[in-house]
Amino acid sequence: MWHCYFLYLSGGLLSASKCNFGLRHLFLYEDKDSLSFVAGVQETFSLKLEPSFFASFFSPPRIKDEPDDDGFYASPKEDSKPLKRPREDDDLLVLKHLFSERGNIVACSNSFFLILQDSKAKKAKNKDKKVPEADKRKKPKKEEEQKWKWWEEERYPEGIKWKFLEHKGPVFAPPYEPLPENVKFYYDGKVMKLSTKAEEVATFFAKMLDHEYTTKEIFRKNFFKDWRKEMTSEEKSTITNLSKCDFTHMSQYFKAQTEARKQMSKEEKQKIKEENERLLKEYGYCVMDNHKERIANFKIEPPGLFRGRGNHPKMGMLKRRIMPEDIIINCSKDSKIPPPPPGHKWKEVRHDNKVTWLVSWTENIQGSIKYIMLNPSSRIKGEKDWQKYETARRLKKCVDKIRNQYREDWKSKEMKVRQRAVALYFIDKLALRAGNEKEEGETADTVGCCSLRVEHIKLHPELDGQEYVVEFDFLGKDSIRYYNKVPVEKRVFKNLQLFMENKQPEDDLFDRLNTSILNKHLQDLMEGLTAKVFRTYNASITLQQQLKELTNPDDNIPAKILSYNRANRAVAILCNHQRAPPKTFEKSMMNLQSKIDAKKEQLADARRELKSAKADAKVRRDEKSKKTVESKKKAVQRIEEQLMKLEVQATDREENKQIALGTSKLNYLDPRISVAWCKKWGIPIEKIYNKTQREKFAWAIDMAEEDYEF
DNA sequence: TGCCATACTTAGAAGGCCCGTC
DNA sequence: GACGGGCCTTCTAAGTATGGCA
Repeated sequence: MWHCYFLYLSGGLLSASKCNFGLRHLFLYEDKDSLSFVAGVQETFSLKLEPSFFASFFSPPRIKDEPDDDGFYASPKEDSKPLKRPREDDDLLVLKHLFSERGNIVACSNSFFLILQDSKAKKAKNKDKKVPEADKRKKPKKEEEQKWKWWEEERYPEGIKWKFLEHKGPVFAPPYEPLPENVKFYYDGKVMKLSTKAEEVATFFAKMLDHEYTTKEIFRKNFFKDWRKEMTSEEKSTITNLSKCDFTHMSQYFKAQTEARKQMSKEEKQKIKEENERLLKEYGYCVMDNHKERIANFKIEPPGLFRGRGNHPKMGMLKRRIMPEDIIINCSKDSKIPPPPPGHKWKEVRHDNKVTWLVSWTENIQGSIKYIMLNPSSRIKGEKDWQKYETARRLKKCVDKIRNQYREDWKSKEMKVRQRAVALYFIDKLALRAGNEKEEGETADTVGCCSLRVEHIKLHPELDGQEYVVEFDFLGKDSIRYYNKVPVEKRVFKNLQLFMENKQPEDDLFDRLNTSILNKHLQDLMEGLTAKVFRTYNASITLQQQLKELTNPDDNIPAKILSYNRANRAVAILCNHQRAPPKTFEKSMMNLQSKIDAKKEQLADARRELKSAKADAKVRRDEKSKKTVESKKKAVQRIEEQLMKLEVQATDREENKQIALGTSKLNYLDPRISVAWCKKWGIPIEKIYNKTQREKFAWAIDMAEEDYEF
């Protein structure tokens, strides 16, 4: 007997009738006797397929696209109805893609789809326009083939983040393992056995003993206060002074453990690696709308001491252990809800598809909410990223108008408008952050544009031969110092003088302005415009301009990459992305320099050898000596190239000493600019983006051609 | 309008891992 | 095979922005 099936994929998103294959086009039969299947297309074609091929299709929802298809399926739900998808047009592509994934039908799949295309010829033809030339020319590698091109699908309506979400919940920090008996803690020179709770917190301090933090007064004070809360009353009465606590033995024990880990055998290391991989496989992915997606941070933050940046008033406080009872789970109603660890329960399970997070909890230091969300390579993050750059591109179209407007506003009768206009000028010209208000005493004292204080700027009517110079000196995000002397227009200068009149150093420079007022104004100028869009826009446009200016068509690849890094660096400087110079910087520069010196000597030798070979060839005039000259020539060329590479490397590294390129590359530069540049100059994309970055920017790599303009 | 809660992006530090060199 | 160094990943802090409510 023959049974007819709908082709039923991933929670029913793609059923045969709905995707316009229709029963008219596609029938799938199960032959109960032989346990095999037959696919028929309008009775013009039939294909016998193994049951294994269909097995996953008949288990809704089925997850597509991950390279390691490990059978990680969401559990089928009897009552789950197919979700209507606003992306039907792409079903053919999706199906084609899916079918081509299956090695067992690849040989048949072409004819299979040819027939389908016949019945939808027009549609399929249009679809082809979307496929980049390169994709048509060469057969994509397996890895590429399996990637889901979410950017070719329609987006969900505003506000809806997903329709189906299933995950396994978070991974908790391992429980505390008490120290071995022989590891001692000393108080006032005497051995003291601590209770488990007090000992655990003590180990947090011991592990940081070599860090500068533990020398800081606030850190020590906060730590000691919170530590005492974990002590027994007896311990509390004994341990009254942190300076009398000796953690060195504990610290040595942890260092020895680190050392032992390094010395582990290959097999032991492999075992740990495998365990991590297992954890990742089990908890590191979720199913979001038919696709298996990587989770960014599936591990709950372990307890420890809070490491605030800069002069954070709460540094050293105890970050408590997060328990299942603190956790809110967010997933689909019809998904398999992750079970809490035995003997525990979740704080709450909710089903909110207007947010992107899977798990949340409230931390105890600032009382803020922490989230578990998806990896940057996921659809949900990628779409948002793409959208961000599109907003910045829209700003490009109206930025001149906005600039004219704020220049006009410098003359406004209203103080509020003038302040807004000057602040916006700084945000635009200097790529300053918006500068939200912060609760005093709760965080480090840092500012952005709107929260600048009088003490953060100095006005110089003339400085180093330039007129109307503003000297900025303040701590920005992460307590990174912003120091800059900027010549500004006379009107800006005069306005600043006005804003500073009769104010104390600690008073707000823009006392009639905050980020909310500013952003409301920006929203009126362009839909979706906020202060941070200027940073994205200016970063991306700077990269594009710099690349045009710095790329020399005659340069070889390393020199072109140096140009790229220089363009990237210009952006990082604009955005003030600094880093502490690496501890090994001087040493590594010296090493590189000695390599260069050695290479120079090698080159001199090679040139000498070439000269004598030429002389020899002149005398001998035979084939053998001619050949020797040729090989010596090649050797010189090779060494010259190697030397050049080393010199470029040294320049690049020196210029990068205190500048962090990663942040702008990852967050501010429209990746399509970089992709287009690579395509234009024949630079392999791997030279610009590493694997993770390529995954994050897969959408850009796929869609940008060499003529892309930001 | 201000305040607070919430959700999400942006950020540098730290440490692990991998690769080149000896 | 050991070692060193740099790149990559992970971690989580610190921002921005928005919406709801009084």
